[in-house]
Amino acid sequence: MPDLQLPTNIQFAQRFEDSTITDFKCQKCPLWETSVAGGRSSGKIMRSGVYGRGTGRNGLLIYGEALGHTEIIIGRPFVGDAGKLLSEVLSEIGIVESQSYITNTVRCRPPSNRVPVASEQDICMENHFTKDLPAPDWKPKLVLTLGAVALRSMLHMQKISERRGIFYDSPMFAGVKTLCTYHPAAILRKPELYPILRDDIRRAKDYLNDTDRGDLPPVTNIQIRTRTDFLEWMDYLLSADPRPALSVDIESTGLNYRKDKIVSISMSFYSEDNYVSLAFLTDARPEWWHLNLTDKQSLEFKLLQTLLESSKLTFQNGDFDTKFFWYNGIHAVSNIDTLDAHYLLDENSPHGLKHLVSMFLPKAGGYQQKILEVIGGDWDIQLASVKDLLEYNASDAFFTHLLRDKFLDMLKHQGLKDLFEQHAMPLKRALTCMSYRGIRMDRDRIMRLSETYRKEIKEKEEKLYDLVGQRFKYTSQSQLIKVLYQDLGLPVYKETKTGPSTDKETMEELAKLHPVPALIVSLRHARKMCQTYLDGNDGISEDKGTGILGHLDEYDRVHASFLTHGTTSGRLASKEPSLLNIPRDLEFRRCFIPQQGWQFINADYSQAELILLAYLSKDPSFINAVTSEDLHTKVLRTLVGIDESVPIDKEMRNFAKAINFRKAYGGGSKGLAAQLGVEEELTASWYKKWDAAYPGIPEWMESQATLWQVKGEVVSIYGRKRRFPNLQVLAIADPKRAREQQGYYDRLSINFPCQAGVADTMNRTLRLLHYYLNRIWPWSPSTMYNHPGAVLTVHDELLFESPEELVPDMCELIRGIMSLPLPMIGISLKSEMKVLSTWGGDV
DNA sequence: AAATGTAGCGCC
DNA sequence: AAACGGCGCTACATTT
Repeated sequence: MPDLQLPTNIQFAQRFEDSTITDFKCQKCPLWETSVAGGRSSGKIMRSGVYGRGTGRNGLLIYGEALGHTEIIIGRPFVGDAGKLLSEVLSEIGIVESQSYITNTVRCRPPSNRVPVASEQDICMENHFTKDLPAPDWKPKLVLTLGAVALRSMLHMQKISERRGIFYDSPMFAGVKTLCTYHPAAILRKPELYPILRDDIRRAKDYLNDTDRGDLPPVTNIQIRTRTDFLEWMDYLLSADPRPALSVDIESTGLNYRKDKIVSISMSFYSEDNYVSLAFLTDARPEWWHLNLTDKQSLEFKLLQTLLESSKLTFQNGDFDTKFFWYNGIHAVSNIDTLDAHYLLDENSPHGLKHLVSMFLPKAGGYQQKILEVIGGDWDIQLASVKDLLEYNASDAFFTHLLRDKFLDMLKHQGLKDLFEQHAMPLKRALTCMSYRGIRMDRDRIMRLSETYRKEIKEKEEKLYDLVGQRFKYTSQSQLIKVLYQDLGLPVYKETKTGPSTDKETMEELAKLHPVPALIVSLRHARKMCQTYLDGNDGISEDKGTGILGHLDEYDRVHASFLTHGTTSGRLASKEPSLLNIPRDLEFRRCFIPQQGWQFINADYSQAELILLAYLSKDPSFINAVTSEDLHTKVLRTLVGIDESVPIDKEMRNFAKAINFRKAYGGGSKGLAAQLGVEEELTASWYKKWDAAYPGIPEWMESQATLWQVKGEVVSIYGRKRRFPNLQVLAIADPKRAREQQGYYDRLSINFPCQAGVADTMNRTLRLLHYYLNRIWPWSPSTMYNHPGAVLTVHDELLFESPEELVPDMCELIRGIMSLPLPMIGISLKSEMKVLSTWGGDV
């Protein structure tokens, strides 16, 4: 229920009650006239000039945008759907709404609910700001602005998504902070933003309660100008006992550690009751000393190397920084990574430093913003002044240090410390090594394959143009649509947001009517292979250099980054290039080869997610099925009642396979019917049979759905959490949307334990193998190619390269680790292993 | 010219 | 209207 308590201050309560068209005298902007539906002359009793509500006792002053339809009828701000959402989020966080003062930037209603223009905003604030408060001498503790309009009006800023969550100085009240966040109406349109709104409101509450004002401890910033200074600081740090943990950050000319150079390095630490941030150059600039990273024999290089290689280091996304260090001859190892820490704490939000600082160190966010304003958003590191560069570098290292302390504490409180230290960080280090090692590719084969595809493209294009009777750009969505649906007059089966669909499924349907769609499908495939996976040259596109070929280093190795934070499920992501979506076509996978004279060992888990589903649900029949010779066949036999002696053909088996996977992903009978091209009645009956055969599974699924709704999270067998939003809030404003969302989260709560369990099992395998190999042959950037190691992982598949003579031992080690029992469940997953001379098999 | 959004498609 | 979970990359189209 909206709060109906009136302001306690009599004088203001009086005005609030009487705030009708008759006593609102302001005519300073055009809105006084248009604010009433049908215009003021219509005689309708509608309110404009509506001031705020609430006592302001808790010190919170909230600015929205302008009056909406409901507001002008009732004559109170924030009483429509957005108001309900605001009430919900305030009560969820524990801010008493009636004690806050809630008003709008513009106190009238713009016609047809348009956004009030800047002049209207400014006129309204100028004329009503001092009057529209709970009492004339009242001063807030915190101003909260909701949405882009209030942000512009109060702080003269744009881009709410970049400014939200940061505490700025209030221009209106001396010594008061302003926090901005999304407008509740925006959340109604994009419910996935709700957690951010909630976090920001919580931040406001913490601020009001003095529990966390995000104050920064004092820090001594040292910009090292001379060699002597540098040597003194190195001496200080190297002889400190105990050696302080260092948070390290680098600035570089670009993102590629093999091509770009480190420009400056900063180290932040806590020593003798003080925070210190050191920063120095590694690139020549006038009047400043710099450490020359190419002179490996110099004293200063050796000191830095010794320090970094023997200290506990913290990075923010150290995958980036450590690879730079390694390439420059310093084997720095990340002990703590604030990015990975945050990923465990909140898998749903971004994990970049800027975002983390704005979320957890709001005061620093303002400071960081100031630096950005000084140096410009897109500064050229070569042109930046040394002072700005080092200040920026040092502040990032300092913030990383503060985040580190904060996150370690939070991980401990959430029972995630072990998962972080024993699992996530060792995995991160193993992945950085794997990426640095890279995987070798067969350049000639790439070129040959690409040539084959280009020939195919040429031929088929000619055919296409002949059929259509004109040359046209079939890669252009708009031209293709014109040709297919206008010129050829084919029927439209499916629509996208922007017009008729031309996707593969639709084209295959259209192929029954005309030869062109099939040609398009095969042309698209050939081009995709060339553009994305081969040399980027499809013979047509102007832009070359796309494709994996463009990622090869001088030894024909590709160094994809494996991200530990790319998913919400604990699965890895891979980029530049992604190695997780390489075509299964063996011709293509043969492009991936081990180093000269070595072998690949390929190990994969079979049907891991379904096995996990079986044991999580504890359904005896399904456990029986997943432990049988062939799961899909077994399921089919059970469903249809075919005896063990009768053989089952592949097509029938695929039916069972489709339904099994849909179960794990939360798919329904309708989708299955569409996929298989059969009636839904049929697939629905299969679903029924399936549920009846394995009753433990629907039961478990129900319980998962209940679990996330009650607890707000589900937890995997490794203790990884998946947090869910509170849909109760959304349901109040938009019940339909909430129901849709609920179905989605129900499916997630089912899929997450399976997907995350398998992902962390694979992650564990990777980390343990790295650990054991490292004990036999300590890993180092300079000697890595002398020893076997992982080169690739694809969710449930793992690829190693190994010298021939070590292959048997490696296989035994891999098999041993892969068959370790799973936590909580105690069973092991089935795995298979192959020795190969290329990823696509022997050639 | 750069940034953003969309469609489409590759993988598990 | 129907609804299958998790990703990244490409080209094209549109916006700034």
